[in-house]
Amino acid sequence: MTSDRDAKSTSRSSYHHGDLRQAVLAAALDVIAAEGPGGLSLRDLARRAGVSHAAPAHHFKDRPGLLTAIAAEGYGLLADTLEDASALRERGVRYVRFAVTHPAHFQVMFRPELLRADDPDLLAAKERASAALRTGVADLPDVPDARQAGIAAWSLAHGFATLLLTHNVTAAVGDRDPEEYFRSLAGLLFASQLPSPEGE
Amino acid sequence: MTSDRDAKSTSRSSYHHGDLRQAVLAAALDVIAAEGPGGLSLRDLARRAGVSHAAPAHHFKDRPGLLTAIAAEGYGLLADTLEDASALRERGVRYVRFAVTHPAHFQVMFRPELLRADDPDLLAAKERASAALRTGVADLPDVPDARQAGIAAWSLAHGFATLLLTHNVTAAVGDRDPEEYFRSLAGLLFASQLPSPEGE
DNA sequence: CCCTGAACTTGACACTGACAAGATTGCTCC
DNA sequence: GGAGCAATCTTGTCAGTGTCAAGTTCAGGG
Repeated sequence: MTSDRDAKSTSRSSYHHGDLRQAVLAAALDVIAAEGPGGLSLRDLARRAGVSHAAPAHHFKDRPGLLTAIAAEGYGLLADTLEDASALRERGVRYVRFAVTHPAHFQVMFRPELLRADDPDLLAAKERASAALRTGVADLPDVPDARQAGIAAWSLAHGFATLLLTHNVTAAVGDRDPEEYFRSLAGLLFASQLPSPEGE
Repeated sequence: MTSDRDAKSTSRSSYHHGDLRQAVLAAALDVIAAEGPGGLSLRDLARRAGVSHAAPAHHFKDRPGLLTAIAAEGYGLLADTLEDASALRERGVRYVRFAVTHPAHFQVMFRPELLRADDPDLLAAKERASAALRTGVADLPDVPDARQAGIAAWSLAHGFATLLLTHNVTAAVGDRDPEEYFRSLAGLLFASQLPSPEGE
């Protein structure tokens, strides 16, 4: 990242930054992961990128604009993560993995009051993730209401992920892998319906 | 509230407000429920209470102080709600009810980066709620790891509550009572262990 | 070569949280 | 009943923030 920047990249001598949008996004994710969205300062992000205080606004318009871009990116990444997982339980595990590996995205995605709800990119990405989340819920045996079963699975995964990120279950999980821990949790849901505890 | 205020209450003619702490807390809960903790402005709260801009600081020190007080109150209320519920599933229902009836408290309680984690009142209230949450998990039949079962139940309730407050399951729940909806969700957890779907 | 639009800068305004120092008040104790 | 004292609230100020408006630099195509 420090090699080929002579032409038009992150060198601060050039008037144009070259890749400011990405730089601001990356810095924003760092800050959010460390201090939450409340700790975000557009001026601070500009400073980190070595750029004037109003430069980020040209790419994201304003604060909601930046956070909406992050949320949309997050839903896209989540959809990517979920799409090639066959079994329902495995998708739950990947949901938890996404929250752990992309905590900043995850937080912002579920703070609607910070986002521009009608943003087309956001809506599209959210719909893609939502579709990936829904697939394969109907083929569970002995589950009367498929939609309700999907909500149950989502609640379990989302709740565990949230409690994990808010340091509310760190003691219980200990030094075990959170994904593995969730895998056993998921065994308690639909316990009677699943063929066997290992049935993946 | 507008009757007996001549002596020393909310009348703006008196130098002392009389009950500023409660007034600020109430106003803060309104704002947080509507716009989240990020929309909070101490100066705005002071304005609503008809008081100078620095008055709230005397009661809560600073922003984290106010939010920590709210979180502590929330954990207390949650403990009250949970303590007189016998069955595990009923405690889950009450957890959801608490989130719906006290959305501002609920949000703040699970945003550790906004709180003063070492506040004694907060720690005490949290411990009380935590104890109320744990009781009776061990007496589930056929559940090998009680702690893990507790985490699963908490995850399910917390996830559903969170998704509810972030408007992510409003379409699925429809005009049904969220508590009733959760009651059926809870039937899917420990489905094989529970004696019967209605076994309360 | 110019010119047009994108990327960025500069400057300003209203607002915020926090702090310090002073004013007012109710309570207690003599 | 009056003096002092601590709690409560005010006033003034400071650095920092988001957002807008207007100007500057720059790259690429006619």
